[in-house]
Amino acid sequence: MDIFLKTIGSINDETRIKILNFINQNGEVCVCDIESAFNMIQSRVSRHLKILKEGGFLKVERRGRWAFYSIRNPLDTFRQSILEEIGCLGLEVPNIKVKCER
Amino acid sequence: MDIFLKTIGSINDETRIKILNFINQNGEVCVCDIESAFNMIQSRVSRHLKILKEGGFLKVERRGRWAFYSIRNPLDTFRQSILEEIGCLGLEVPNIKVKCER
DNA sequence: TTTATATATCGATATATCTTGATATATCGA
DNA sequence: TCGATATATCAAGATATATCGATATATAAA
Repeated sequence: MDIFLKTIGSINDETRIKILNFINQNGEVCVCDIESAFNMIQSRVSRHLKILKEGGFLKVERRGRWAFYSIRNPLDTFRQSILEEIGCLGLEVPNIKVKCER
Repeated sequence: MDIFLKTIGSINDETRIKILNFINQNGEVCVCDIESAFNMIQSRVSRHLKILKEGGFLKVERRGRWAFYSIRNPLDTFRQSILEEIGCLGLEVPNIKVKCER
């Protein structure tokens, strides 16, 4: 129950749905990619990524100064079905505007 | 997005997950069935049923004094997969103790 | 028509969550 | 080592949601 609730809670937010969809479309991204693509402040992005990670959707890999987030792989069928459902919402996916100096 | 969020929001609560699972296992139930099975006050049950209905999981049919809630049929595959996932959580399903005089 | 039953809704309070701005940590380059 | 960059976390205020108790509505029975 706790895991299920954490999973559901992690997608119970418009911002996180957009971020999750963005990562699902773009593959691996760093925090500042999201920061600039959505024009959100860094602490906000970081917080939402953490929640999505704890919800079991994302993994993070740290390389140098950067934290690269991507869809966890393999992903169980339930979370896959959620991603698919989100993919069908017709959300606008902003372009990546590289801001950081990697 | 709004419909998706409403759907997700409706299951983002332990009480509603239990109620939804209860209805999924028992079929059609009235408000007081849930009231007595879970030992919850009526206003609380009524409120959660409304949210689950607006989340697209339940339908209600009024007959006489009673409101009978059941899983909406047909149910889209996404909500079906949610029900199935909830069914796998191993939740305890309390017995129906008929309390009302129908 | 009066009373009892079943359900829905409202108001107040408590709890949880989101946002921003400030600060902490960690890495890289000068 | 020092400063700049990338990310994480914390504190405070704002907003949303859950709970209970009270009340409203609607039906059926007396």
